[in-house]
Amino acid sequence: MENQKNLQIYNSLSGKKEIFEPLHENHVGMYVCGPTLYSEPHMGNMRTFINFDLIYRYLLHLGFKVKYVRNITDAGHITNSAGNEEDSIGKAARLEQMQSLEIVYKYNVKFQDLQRIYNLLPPSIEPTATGHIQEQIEIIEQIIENGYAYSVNGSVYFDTKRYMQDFNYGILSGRKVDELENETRSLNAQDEKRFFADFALWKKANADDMQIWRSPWGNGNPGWHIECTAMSTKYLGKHFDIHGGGMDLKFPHHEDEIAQSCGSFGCNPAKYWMHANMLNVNGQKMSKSFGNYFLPKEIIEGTTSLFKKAYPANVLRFFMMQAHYRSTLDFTETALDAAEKGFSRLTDGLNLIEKLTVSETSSIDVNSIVASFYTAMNDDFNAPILIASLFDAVRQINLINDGNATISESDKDLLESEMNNFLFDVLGLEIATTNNDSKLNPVMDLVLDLRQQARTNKDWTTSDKIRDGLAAAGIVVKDGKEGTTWS
RNA sequence: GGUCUCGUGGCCGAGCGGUUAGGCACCGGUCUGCAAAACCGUCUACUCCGGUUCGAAUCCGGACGAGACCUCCA
Repeated sequence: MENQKNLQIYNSLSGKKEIFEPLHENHVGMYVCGPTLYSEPHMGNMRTFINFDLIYRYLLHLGFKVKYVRNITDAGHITNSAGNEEDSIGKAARLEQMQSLEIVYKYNVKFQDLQRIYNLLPPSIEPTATGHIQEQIEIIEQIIENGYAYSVNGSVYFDTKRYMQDFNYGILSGRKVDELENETRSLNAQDEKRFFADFALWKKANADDMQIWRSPWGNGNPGWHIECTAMSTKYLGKHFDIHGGGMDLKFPHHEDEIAQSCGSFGCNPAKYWMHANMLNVNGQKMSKSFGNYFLPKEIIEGTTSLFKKAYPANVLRFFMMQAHYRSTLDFTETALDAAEKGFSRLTDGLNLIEKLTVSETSSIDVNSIVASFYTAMNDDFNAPILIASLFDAVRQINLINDGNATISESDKDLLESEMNNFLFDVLGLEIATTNNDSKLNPVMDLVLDLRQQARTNKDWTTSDKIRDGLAAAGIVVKDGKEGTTWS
């Protein structure tokens, strides 16, 4: 397929857009860092998963066979290295008076639910950290054997200094270890680490840890970053195509993954590193600690105090697709309202295609419109440009509908199928479900029929009374050329 | 403090050396009993100061402002 060869991806590793050349022709291996399930994912978390869903969908659309692995972190990571050694899941478990795996199960059910609501395609596999303890231990052993890690007191640390003699620590994030030093040193005064930049691969268990595993170094927990190395290696191999995640994982998480892979297998695990940018609220990153977050379900149900009304998942997804995945995106009420109207214009246009009258020839260039869809997405998954092109197509459709342009039958079929492909399969949007309340429908038919009679009789008082009364009940009546509709 | 990113019209948001981004709002028009809706059209911006260039929102330097990472984080 021609378009497969024109795809360009921005590689965080090189800082440039590169032609995408998969390691194995026609196959793509993609790993994305998933959520830590100690609480319900917020909208910012969802944006990253939605963006990688877009990427997954477009790769599939291009005809690649994609193996998409997104992990679930169900082993708590130590919250910090400055003395407080409580893990995030254990902490949630204590607060909610549950077992750790109960917490994970509870939030995973919610997470799976959100994926359906936001129309995310399920990954090929969603492996869990706790299901791969053995694999993690084996990789740690290999790193030790290669001389890039050491064990102290039941814990194992990555030997950054030793590693830097053979590899470039900071290759992804551009960080220089020397520059990190001053700030961090004081925090780790009593640390077991030999060097401040060393990070834990295995952590000795605390007496009150809820999750403890056996290892060659004694009972303990896996370190911060090793799970992703273990699971990506297991399902995709030592070297695969794409590794993705949120921008905030670039350092240290992804940098350390690279170090672990190089330290055990001698190579960077992924050819292309992709980072999705953050979701902002009023110019600031959405995060639990800032308190400026809301849950993906709250905004659909209209129960967050940040917004006056509820928005359908489709609209939210469309809104996010209007910004490029590598840009930050500001969530504001006016922007969401704008997206809602824009999306409905787009779907109205699409619904119009099948009703168009066809002509012998086309006055519009359908091939170049369709080509622009591919050009947009091939340029590092530029969904905003794709959407602009779709709007352009809608304008043409409306012109044809108004008799100011023509389209041939074959062009109509092409445009219809490609617009469907891009809007639904690639962008993952679905046409908003229309009202089909079986009890309300006949009532509305009756009421609108009565109103139409009044209008025919020029009884404006009655017809407006019906319209206003319905409006008060939340039903909007629209008089169009083809008759009256309601919603 | 260190590293890095960004500053686009009323709002959101593309563009990354020369060509209309797009959506929403506003305004004008078509349609309509009126209204709404729908459709068409209009609106021409790049924080500031220097520099490079025939030409800069786009490259370079500086100022100011905002944000991210350096600690769990999508």
